[in-house]
Amino acid sequence: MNQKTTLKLISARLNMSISTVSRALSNHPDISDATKKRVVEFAEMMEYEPNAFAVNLRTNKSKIFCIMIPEISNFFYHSFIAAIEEEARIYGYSAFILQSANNHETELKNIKFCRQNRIAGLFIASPNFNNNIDEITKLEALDIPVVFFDKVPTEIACNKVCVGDEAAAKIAIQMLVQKNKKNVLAFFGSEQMSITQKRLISFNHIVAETKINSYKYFVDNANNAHNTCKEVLQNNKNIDAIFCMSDEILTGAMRAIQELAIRIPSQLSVVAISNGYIPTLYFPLISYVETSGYKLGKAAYIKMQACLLGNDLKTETIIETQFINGGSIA
Amino acid sequence: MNQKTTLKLISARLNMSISTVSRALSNHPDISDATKKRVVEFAEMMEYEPNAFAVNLRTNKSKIFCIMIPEISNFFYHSFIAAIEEEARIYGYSAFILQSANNHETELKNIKFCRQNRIAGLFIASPNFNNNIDEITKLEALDIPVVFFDKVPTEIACNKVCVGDEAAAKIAIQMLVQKNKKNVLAFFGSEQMSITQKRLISFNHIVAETKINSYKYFVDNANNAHNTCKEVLQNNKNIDAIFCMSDEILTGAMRAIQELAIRIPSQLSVVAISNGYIPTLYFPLISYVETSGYKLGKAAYIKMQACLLGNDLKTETIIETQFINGGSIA
DNA sequence: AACTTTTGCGAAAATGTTTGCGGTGTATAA
DNA sequence: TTATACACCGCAAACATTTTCGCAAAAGTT
Repeated sequence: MNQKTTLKLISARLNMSISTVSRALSNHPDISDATKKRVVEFAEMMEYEPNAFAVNLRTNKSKIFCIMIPEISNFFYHSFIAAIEEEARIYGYSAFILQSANNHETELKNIKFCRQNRIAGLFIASPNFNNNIDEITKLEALDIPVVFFDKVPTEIACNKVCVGDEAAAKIAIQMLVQKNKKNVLAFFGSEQMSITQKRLISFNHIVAETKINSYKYFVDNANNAHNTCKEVLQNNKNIDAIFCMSDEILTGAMRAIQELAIRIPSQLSVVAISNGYIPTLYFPLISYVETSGYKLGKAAYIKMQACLLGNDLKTETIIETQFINGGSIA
Repeated sequence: MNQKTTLKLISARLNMSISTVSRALSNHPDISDATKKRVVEFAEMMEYEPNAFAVNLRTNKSKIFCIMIPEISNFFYHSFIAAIEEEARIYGYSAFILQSANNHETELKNIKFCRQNRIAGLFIASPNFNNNIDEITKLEALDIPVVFFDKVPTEIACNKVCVGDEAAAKIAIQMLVQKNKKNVLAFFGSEQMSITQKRLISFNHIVAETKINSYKYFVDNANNAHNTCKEVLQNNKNIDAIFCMSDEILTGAMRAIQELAIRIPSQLSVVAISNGYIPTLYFPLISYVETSGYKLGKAAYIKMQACLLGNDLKTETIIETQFINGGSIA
């Protein structure tokens, strides 16, 4: 009984042609209501489910989006994924998550996968497509839209959806300025990342306008942040605030702060740019500028949908950020 | 030029039949080395890539595994996923991540998706299949193996791969016993979860053998853990150790500890059962019993592979755990 | 009554690949 | 010379579906 029911089987049982059954099920106007009813009822009884492979082969397209991110263990992307999945589900699509580990070779392999599986569209976070976007254009030649998000190529015209990095850094540092902080220890990520550059420029801009002293460091992981933070805080007792460009950096800095038993915010203020989970792990909650993966996802989906409908204008969308007060600034 | 190259196209260009091309590319013994070489070289030049849909339609199976988990924002599953993807990649498979939010309806929808897409196999973490396993058997009727992991049905005979919950809890509490802790505040997850029950039984067992006083609480999220922990620690000054059953609970408890400015480990020892990321966020690093999602993934894949090769014995595999000393116990 | 249009449906092509079977052609053995 | 074997390759069916085309009958129009 568990032989999969196909159109052929239904058509045989009902003494009609396959095409009639197909059309009846897809509510084609050529079919009379009477036969439609017969077919639909019988199909339901038989638990008919269209074979995805056959449909895809015929239409040369699947109902699956791909989301390619450096790695899954980053809270920022979780909410992005959630947003995409939410929207996708509404339209009968699903989302396939691909991890690239920020490795360009892996990215290319993943794109090959996308091509082979004729996915409906690709959401990708990667800064590695500044020189050569052949693979991307190859996808688009197959009518597969590509939307970059978060980490996007700077030099290339493509669909981009990103958080307002400049605004986020600006708001964060302004919060410290407001509270009359004088000596800010600032941690940024790898210097060559566009995201770092944007946040840095904005940071420098505000600092230049004020009397603040800033001690800037570029750290590429939590451990570096921890070590640097510990050393600087020990040697420089007049530091009264810390700025962390990302969640990962924040975790490193916070470990150093705990280690040195420094009280927040009485002895030291802390501000971060974050997606919102990590700041809740500490007491007091860390104040941060929110870069919402969720909103980013919604915006990215809207762009994707426009592409699917034939709108092939390359655009860049910036998501607004907002300050969340946790109690780590005084 | 961007017309996708197909077998048909190659066969036409090379003046041979489609079947010859197909077999040449799949290294079939019927084909001479000479023609194989011609075909392979030409195919490479034309960047031929087999159409996944057609292959799947023909073989009625795709090279994609599904991993269904409650939600992606859980570090334990990241390493599980990584392990599966690592193995899968070797054999030319990929992994599709499905989130169920622990909602059984969503789980069933996801399983339907698996069926429609004739996935190669399903890895699933869910305790919700104790009563009705129809959908699972439906999958297996389609030759789609199912391997439960982490959260598994207790009453049903199926393929299960889990961490040694009993052993983990036992080791964790023993570490506290060794250091002569007397009053342990213990946090467990929702009482009806099988994982909670197993860890609890083991915990109780050890406690019964010793002179330890235990204060047990069941909390279902980090906030509950935080509130309860804060209250208990304030009202009960003789508590000298905390046991946390999971990462989420640990984050809540740690926030309370920071809030109360309690020093670890001088004033309070902390032990957790964890996958290893969260404990590194604090100073000192939290000592924990490691439940390795990675090892779990490797074991699950092995089981899956056995199923694919026709071994349909239902088995249960338990993964060993180990204690990682962070410095939070003294 | 003679015509056009509409309605309802079937035949068949097409999507790209795999595979059982059958058919050459050549070499070896009886 | 006639079997037997083997190496190499093509034909065509099959997978499940969608879609184009067309055809007959019914309905509508002069």
